[in-house]
Amino acid sequence: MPELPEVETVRRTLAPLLRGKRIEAFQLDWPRTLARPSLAEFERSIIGREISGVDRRAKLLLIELAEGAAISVHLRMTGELLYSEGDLAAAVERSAYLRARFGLSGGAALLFFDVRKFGRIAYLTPGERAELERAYGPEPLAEDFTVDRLTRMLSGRRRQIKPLLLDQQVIAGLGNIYADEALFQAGIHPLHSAHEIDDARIAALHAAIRGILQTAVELRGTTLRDYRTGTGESGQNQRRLQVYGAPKGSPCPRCGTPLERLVVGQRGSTVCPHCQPLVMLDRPRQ
DNA sequence: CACTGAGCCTGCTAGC
DNA sequence: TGCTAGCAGGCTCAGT
Repeated sequence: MPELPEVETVRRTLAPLLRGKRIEAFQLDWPRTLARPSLAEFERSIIGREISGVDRRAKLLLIELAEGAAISVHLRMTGELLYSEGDLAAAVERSAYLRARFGLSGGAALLFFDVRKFGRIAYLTPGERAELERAYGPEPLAEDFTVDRLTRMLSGRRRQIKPLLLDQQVIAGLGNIYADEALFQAGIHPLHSAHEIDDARIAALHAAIRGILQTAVELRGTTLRDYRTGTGESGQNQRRLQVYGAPKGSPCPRCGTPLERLVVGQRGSTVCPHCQPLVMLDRPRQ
């Protein structure tokens, strides 16, 4: 599913192709794909306008129009945003799942495919865009995401670490894949209470989050099934995954202990019980 | 504040 | 072989 590295890759592939194009038409094949405003108002807001760039905040793609307005696209689970100049093979292949289409100047098009129909498109006024961007937590690859900042974010919070990492208002862009990978690499159990994690493991978590995301961006994302870049190619980070998606009982890549599967915050999690010990300091032993 | 569960969706697969 | 129940999960909203 698209997380920060996948959305960033889509942004990088689309930005040079979309910049300077004018939106000439919009077609909506699944009404709920357009979150807001109404179809008529959406069309009124975007048609005839020129795309000035493509930005990203957390897992949100922002197709920028003049003066700070933007079209936001959230891919959620299976969304794909593909640029096409006519005969893109990947687009033809997935045409049954086309949910929306932007007709662009010069005969090009921007196609939104989404098998599961969870993805959402919206128009944001400059004010709405600014407000939305403020609501997200820090970008983990930005310079201001330091060990100190992560330490402050975790201190005094009694929540379990994994749901905390998945909370986009706490830290932006992590999803189930990279959260599991980062916790494994840092040797932290997903149920661990955030404020009980020691300084050494916080530093390890910080390094793991940044290192794993950086590598995944360089490899253009993780393609397990649906994810594609803005030009229809697969990512290459899937071969780097250590634990995500590993079947229960398969050996830990580091120590060989059988991996466990558990549900944390209603999401499947893969854990090595040896490398990721669960220490409950404030609870009596059963 | 923190947590839980429902709902949105369809393709895939394990199990019969 | 063919069917079906259950699973995958990002995000929002309602309720405790």
